Amino acid sequence: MARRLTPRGEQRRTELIEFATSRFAANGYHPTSVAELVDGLGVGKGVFYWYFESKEELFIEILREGERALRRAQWDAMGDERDPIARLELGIRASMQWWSEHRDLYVLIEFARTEASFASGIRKGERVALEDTQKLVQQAMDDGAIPDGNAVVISQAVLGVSSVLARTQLLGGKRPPSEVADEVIDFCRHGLRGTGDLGSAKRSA
Amino acid sequence: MARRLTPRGEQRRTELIEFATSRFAANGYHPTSVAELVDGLGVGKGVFYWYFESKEELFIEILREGERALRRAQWDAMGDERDPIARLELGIRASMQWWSEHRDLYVLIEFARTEASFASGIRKGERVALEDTQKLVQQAMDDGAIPDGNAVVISQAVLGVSSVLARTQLLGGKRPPSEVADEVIDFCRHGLRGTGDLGSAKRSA
DNA sequence: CTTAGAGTTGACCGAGCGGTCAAGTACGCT
DNA sequence: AGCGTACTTGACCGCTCGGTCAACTCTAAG
Repeated sequence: MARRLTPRGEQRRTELIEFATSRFAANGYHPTSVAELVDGLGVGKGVFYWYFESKEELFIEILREGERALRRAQWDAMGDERDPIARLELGIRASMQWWSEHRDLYVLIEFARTEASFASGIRKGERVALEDTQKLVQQAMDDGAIPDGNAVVISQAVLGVSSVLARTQLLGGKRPPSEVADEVIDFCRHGLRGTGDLGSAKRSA
Repeated sequence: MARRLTPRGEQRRTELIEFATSRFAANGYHPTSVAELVDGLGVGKGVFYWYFESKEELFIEILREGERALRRAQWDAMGDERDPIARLELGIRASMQWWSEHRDLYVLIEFARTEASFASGIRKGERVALEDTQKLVQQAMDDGAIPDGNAVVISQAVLGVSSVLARTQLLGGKRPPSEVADEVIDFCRHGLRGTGDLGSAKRSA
């Protein structure tokens, strides 16, 4: 880090990050060697170590930039909306949109959680996401918009539904982000009782 | 595989599997070397390759045995219950109990999903779990117990809530399995609308 | 044109990896 | 006791890995 880069250098760094992201996601972090990365870009090995102290530092950098970008996308989407439940929905929609555009990051974060050297950083990011969500849920409870309950657990459940449907429907099933977001929101709102306003059969609530 | 083992051999094999499971979960699959495993058990390297063809085969074996055991625990718990929603709940409760007793497997499966060589096997197991869940959800819809909807998506959401709360509350927060199961079921039943009956002990009929 | 320093090269290194194997030992069976 | 085989040993192998570095090129500013 902390190195001054010319525009040319900045571009090279971005190249490395983007290529590494796709290789790590496709092959796994450990099975992807530094040699594979520099060969894939047609550059010498020294280039890699000009921009990154180590393979590990590069990976952490990828995670950090990804999390920052997602959080920013969520924040932008929520704008100045004031209703907590509406903010939650906007955040979920923004997340789905973002994941659909950055599929590689999903699997990278999942991997990072499984290795001690990366897990702590990931947990920090997840704690932040949980706190953001929790505040909205708590506020909705205080407003009386939803019944009182354990805001932490409920927030985790909401994040979990988002995460799982992002993986299975968005990344796996290649469904459009807005549709998946609808489904996440519907399930979070009503659970198994559903609403039926999702396209197919209709049931009144 | 396909090797005849004496009781002594069977025990050694179990030792290897259990020790490897804990090391893989704590350190990661790649960073844990075969040398570390055999040294940890105080045996020669040849022992490892007497019981397993490769480090990769051992890992796949761990995953396979784990998934089989979980599925069996779920099936046993569901017994001859006939109501689909009740079956679902029993399955969720059994899963929580099982995960609390086999924490290591959770992180191993998460890792396996991120590496091409293991992902296909994992997906097969998840497809089975999804089909099991989906049948129950579909039956509940046919019975009119819950409104019609996309049974696949709903099943994935249910599995997702289970998975996330298992990770955060059970493995992370070390809460008792039955409480976490209550919370999973409550969220799945009602979503954000909740019930508030989680304070006092309540059992479903 | 000169110069400084950003950017690049690729041969090289020590370490550690997964995996092998000839030689031994423990043990159940007859 | 003698035998077969299930099991164990640990030195060894080939290889690839992450990382280094002295030397080189490119480029922008003076």
